[in-house]
Amino acid sequence: MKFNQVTIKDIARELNISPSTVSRALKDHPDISVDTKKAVNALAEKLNYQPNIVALNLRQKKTNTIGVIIPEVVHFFFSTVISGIEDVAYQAGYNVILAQSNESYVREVAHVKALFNSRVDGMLLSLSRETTNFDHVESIISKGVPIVFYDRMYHSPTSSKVIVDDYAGAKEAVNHLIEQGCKSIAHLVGAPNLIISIDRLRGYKDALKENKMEIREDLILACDSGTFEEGKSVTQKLLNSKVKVDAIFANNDPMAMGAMMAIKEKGLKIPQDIAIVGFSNWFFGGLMEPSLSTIDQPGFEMGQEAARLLIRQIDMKEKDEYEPVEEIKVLKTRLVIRESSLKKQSKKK
Amino acid sequence: MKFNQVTIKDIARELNISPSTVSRALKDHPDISVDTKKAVNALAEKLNYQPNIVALNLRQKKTNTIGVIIPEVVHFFFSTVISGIEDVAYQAGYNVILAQSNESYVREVAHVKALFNSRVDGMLLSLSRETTNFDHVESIISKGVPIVFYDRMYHSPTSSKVIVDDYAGAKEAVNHLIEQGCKSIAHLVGAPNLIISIDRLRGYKDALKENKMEIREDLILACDSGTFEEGKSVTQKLLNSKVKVDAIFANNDPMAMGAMMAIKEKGLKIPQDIAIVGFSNWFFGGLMEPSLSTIDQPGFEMGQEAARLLIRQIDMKEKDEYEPVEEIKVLKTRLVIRESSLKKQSKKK
DNA sequence: TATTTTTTCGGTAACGGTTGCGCAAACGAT
DNA sequence: ATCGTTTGCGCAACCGTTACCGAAAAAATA
Repeated sequence: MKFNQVTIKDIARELNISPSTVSRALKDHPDISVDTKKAVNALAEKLNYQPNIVALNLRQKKTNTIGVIIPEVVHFFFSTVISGIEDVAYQAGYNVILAQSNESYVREVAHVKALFNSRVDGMLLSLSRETTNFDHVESIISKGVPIVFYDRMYHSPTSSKVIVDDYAGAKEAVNHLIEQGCKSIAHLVGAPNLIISIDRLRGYKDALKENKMEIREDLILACDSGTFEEGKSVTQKLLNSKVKVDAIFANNDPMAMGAMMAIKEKGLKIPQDIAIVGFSNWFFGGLMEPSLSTIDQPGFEMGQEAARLLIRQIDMKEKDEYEPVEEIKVLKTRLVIRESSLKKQSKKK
Repeated sequence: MKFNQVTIKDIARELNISPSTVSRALKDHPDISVDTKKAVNALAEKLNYQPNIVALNLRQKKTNTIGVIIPEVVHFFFSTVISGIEDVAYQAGYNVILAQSNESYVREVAHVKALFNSRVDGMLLSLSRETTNFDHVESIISKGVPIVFYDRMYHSPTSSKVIVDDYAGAKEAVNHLIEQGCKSIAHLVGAPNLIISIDRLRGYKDALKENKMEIREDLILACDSGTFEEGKSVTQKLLNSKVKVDAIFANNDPMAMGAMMAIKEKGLKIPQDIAIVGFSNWFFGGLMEPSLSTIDQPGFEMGQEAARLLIRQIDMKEKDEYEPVEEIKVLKTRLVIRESSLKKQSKKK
């Protein structure tokens, strides 16, 4: 079975005019007479002509497509970011090609190359946990492809980023725990390669420092994968050790939930025995028991901002005004106080 | 700043040979001498030549891209499906263009058209809640674009679908509640346009029938949006009415969670007073208190299957063997029994 | 009526790559 | 030496669309 799309040439042949005339008629060029325009539009309508965008892409050297590389789609925060990206892209007439790195460096590199070859107009990139080498990124930056990092960036002087103020957010979380009277606050650190993990750790430490509290290495617990399971197992180990803890600040919500699980299974009370604050504000944190205090990250806004920034750069590139420079947009976090950290006040339902 | 990509012509000029020779050398055509191949490959490497896929797309009338229309990305089940799609597509060398309908009919239609114009090789489609007219789908089917529906389909005789056995799943859920001794089982129905809602409702009714229980309209509660909030508010109304209930089977997990919230706020016990079963097996169901019994839908597999089916059809189309026919793949669900429905046995932690 | 201007359209090339066909040189066989 | 066969490469067309340059026909001006 053959399905041939109708092209401008088909219309031209049918009407005994040239393809260029048809092209101009369709875009209402002043050079074309009203009669021809009418005839062309009528026939186009009748044959249900749809312009071949691929041909256009080749001609204008522009695909109206942005490539998005995301560590993991099945992740509340990231899917929210995608939603924000899609929202802005759709309104601006851009397609979104989605590529998932699955936290793998190899896949990330492969995707970056593939997207480049597909000639996307720009890329939105959030690094995988494994990524410590950035040649693949530098390579496409040097080729003039606009790039905007979101959430997980690296310190490149020639690319823009949209991030959340992880440092301030972490500080706020820890300050809140201190206000609640916690004395031994543990921190479940995230994947060590990620700047977000480092910044959150820094916020944790500085909050302690500013409150003249000791920074204890035995309370800083490495969690390389940052998953629910790891949060649980690391907390279990902590609880079974001799170290005394009365609060945990987790690098992200799944880990915080894992910690809660471990604490409850140990027969301890949250927040009375151990208070908890997470990071990211996953939807389900509010439904847990006790509900999880957390730092809200505006994922949707992050996606929107990143897409806007990128599209602006693409527009500039079209006008030949583009230079790869650094532009950083820092989004504010918000402390969401729920039950898991409320030691002082007893909240009524 | 100008960034011109190196093309085959650049290489040809530099080497004083013709573009066609370069093209053939790059793809290791037997007609080309070893020396030329070496020279071409060396120079291509040196200049970091990357083939322009857009040009290829035009020439071969194939984009190696599949369009995915998804009702909502920020949804555990759907993001899992995406992940499965991406997985298969990536391995088969396809790009994935993501378009979100946001449960809006208008957006869905717009996206279908846009994807068609972008000349995707095929589409994966899950209908929006609002969709009751299918002209947009029929239109592209008639143009020979392979389509596979996933999860939310409509009964078209000329397109394939991958679905979950909603009917059997619902029946299993209700049977389980009956076994647990529940006598008055309410059902929170999902969006009425969706076949999945209808099938689950049918499963609910048939389970009751087969157990010789009465089907009571006052226990069948309409929930058009199917959200957490709606599950909660509808349950609140139910609890405040004179209707006696000892179990709720919800059309999906968020609604079940909303129902749990309402029940707990009312001071009732789950599952002792009211048992609950959801549908979808959202990750967080297992973390709730009590943990939520549910029907597991294999989202990742669904995405994989749908992508495989589609890619197979695309391959057939390339060989001109393609005819739009119906092929249905039904995936098995699995009852996940957790605390929220365990009335009989008292489970220890 | 002759000349200029405007209107309306066609031809060609180009975007970057692939491919069928043809052709010359080199090689081998007779 | 002659003929046939490889070997290696170039030409040109093509995918669908549009920009640029002219040119014929119609209208306006002299």
